[in-house]
Amino acid sequence: MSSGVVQEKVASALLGALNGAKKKGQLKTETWPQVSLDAPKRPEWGDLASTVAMSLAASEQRAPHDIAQIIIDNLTQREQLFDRVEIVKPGFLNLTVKPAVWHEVLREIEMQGSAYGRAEMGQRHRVLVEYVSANPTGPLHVGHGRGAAVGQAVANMLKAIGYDVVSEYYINDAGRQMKLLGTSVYARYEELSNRPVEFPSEGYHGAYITALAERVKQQLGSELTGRAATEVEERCRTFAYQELLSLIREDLKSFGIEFESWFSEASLANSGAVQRVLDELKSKHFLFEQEGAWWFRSSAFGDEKDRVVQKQDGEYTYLASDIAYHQDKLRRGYDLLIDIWGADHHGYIPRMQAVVQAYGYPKDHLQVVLVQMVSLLRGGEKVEMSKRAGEFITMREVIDEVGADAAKFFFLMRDSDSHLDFDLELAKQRSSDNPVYYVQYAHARIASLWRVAVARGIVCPLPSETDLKVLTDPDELGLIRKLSAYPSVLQGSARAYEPHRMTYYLQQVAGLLHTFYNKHRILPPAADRDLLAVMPEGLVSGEGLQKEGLAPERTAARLALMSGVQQVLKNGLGVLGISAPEQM
RNA sequence: GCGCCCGUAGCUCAGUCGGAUAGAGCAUCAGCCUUCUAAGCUGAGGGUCGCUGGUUCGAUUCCAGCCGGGCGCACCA
Repeated sequence: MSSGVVQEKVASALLGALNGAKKKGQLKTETWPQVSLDAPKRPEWGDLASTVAMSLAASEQRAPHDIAQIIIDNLTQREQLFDRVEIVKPGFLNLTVKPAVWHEVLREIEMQGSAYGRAEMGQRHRVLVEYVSANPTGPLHVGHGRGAAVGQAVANMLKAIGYDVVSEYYINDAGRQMKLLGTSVYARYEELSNRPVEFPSEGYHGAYITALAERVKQQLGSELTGRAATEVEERCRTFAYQELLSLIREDLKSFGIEFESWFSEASLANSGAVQRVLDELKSKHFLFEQEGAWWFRSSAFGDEKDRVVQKQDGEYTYLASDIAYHQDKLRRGYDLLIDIWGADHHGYIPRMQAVVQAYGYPKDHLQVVLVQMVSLLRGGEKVEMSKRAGEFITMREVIDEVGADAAKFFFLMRDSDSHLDFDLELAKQRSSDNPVYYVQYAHARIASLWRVAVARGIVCPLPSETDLKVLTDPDELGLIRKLSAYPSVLQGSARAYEPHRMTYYLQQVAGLLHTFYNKHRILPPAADRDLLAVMPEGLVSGEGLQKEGLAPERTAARLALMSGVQQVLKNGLGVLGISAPEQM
C-alpha cells in the first residue's frame, strides 16, 4: 500500500517497533492490525496519529497507554524521524515528523511528476467501465452529463492505480424506443407535406424531432416520394438514429470524453447472440417456461423474483439483450465489470448480478455505480424540466453555458449517489465562490509565478537542487502534509468509485495554497528597494518581509514547494478530466 | 405493502477501517490590496449528527425498531 513516502516510513517504523517488542516478549499478539495513520484534527496532536495501541488493547489484555509506551520504547528510528512522540488520553500515539522527512515529499513529487499518486495495486487487472449508454433517441441531457463525468473519472482513477481500463458505450439501438423514434419522425415528416398522420401516443415530442423530419425531407424527400409508408418510416428511423448517434458522439467529444468502445445492442440480436445465450441458460436450467413465456430464475441468486426474458408473443425483453450483453462482457475476459447507471435503475442490480452468478462469477464481479438526479438551478431558482414534453436542458446547453471544466467539476462535487444541485450562475462565476475557478486559479497563480520569475531573471532550480531546510513554517509544512496525502486520496477514491473525494481534496489543496500565497511572499517584491525605502518603520507587511528575509534560498525553497502544489493540482484535475490552465 | 438510498450548522454537503473538543463552502456580520493575478485572504456567530434502544473502553459511523423524504417494485426501456 503506497500511501505516500512519509506515511510509509512512519508506518514501517511503528511496525518495526511492534516486532521488536514482540521479540523481547513485551507484546504477544499474533498478527498486527493495520497500523493506522491519519492526520489529526488539531495541530497540537501532531502531524500523524495512530490508534494502533488502542486496537491492540484487547489482544494484549493491557491498557492502550502501556502498549503505546512499549511501542515508543522500541522505536529505533525515533531520532531520525520524529521531533515529538506523545501518548494522549485513551492511547493515541501522536507523532510530529521532522521537517526534513516531510521535505522528501517534494523530492518525490518532482521525481514522479505526472505519475505522482499513481500506483500499481490494480496489477493490470482488466476492467470494463460502461457508462452513459443513452438511447439514441434524443440529445444527451444533464443527467447523462453527470453519468459521463462520473464514468470518465472512475475509469481514469482506476487507470491511475494500475488497472487496464476500457470504457464502453452501450448503444440501445434495438427495440421499442427506436421504433417510436422512427414513427415520431415519420409523423412530423408527413406533417411537413400536409399529410397528417396520427402521432404515436408515446412518441418523442421534442423540437429536434421536427428538425430531423425537415432534414429527411431535404435530403431524402425526392427519393421517398411515392414509397410505401412502412419504408418511409424505416428510412426515417435509420436516418434519425444515425444523426442522433453522431450528435451524441459530438456532444461527448466536446465534453472531453471519448469511448474506446461502442457496443450495439442490435448487433446482439442480429448475430443470434441473444438466442444463443438464452439456450445456454436453458441448458443450465436457469430458464423455465411458464404461461407461454420464458423466465430467468434470478431468484436463485438473490433477486426478489424471477424475470421474463422472452414474452408470450416470442419477443425478447430488454433483459434478454442485457443478459446477452453482459455475457459478452464476461466472455471478453474482464476481471471486473463496472456499470454506471441512473439511480432509478437500482432495482435492476440484483437481476444483473444474478446473470453474472449464473455464469459462475461472484456477484461482485459486476459493480454498479448509481448516479442520482441533477437539479439545475439558476441563481438559486430551480430550472423546470419536463422530459415528457420534450423540454429538458441538454448536456450541450450546459457545456456551452458554463464550459466543460466547470460542468465536470460540479458533476463530481458530490457523492454520485446523492442528489445534486447544480447552479448554472455559480458555475459561471469567476470568483472564489465557484469551486472550479478556485481550484484552477490556484494552479494558474503558480504558473504565473514562473512567468514572473523568468521575466525578472530569478533562478528557479529544481527541488532536487534546492536546499529545502528553510521550509519550517507551519504553513509550508501544512501544505506539504496535504500534498503527501494525495496518493492515498486517489487510491481511496478509485477503490470506492467515489470521485467526489478528489474534488473535495483539490479544494482543500487550493485553499491552503491561496492562504499561503496571501500570507507569504514567494518571489521578492518587484520594487524591493523602493518599497523598503518608502515603507514607514513598523508597517505590518514591511515587517513581515524583512523578518522572512526572502533570501534567495527561501525563494528557491518556496518555489520548490509551489512546484509540488502545482503538480498535485494538475495531476488531480487531470484524473477528473478537467484542465489545469496556465493562465486565467 | 416489500426492497434500495438518504436524514449532519439557516442552505448545499464532506466525514474512509468505530476514535480525541463535529468539518467545509455558501449565506450573515466585521475586516484585509503601494506587493508574485483581490478570479484572493483573515476573523466571528451558528449543532439534541432525525428519534429511541442495543453492541463497547469509545457510536455521526455498526445493529434493531420508529419517524420523515426520494426512488424502484412490467410479459416497458
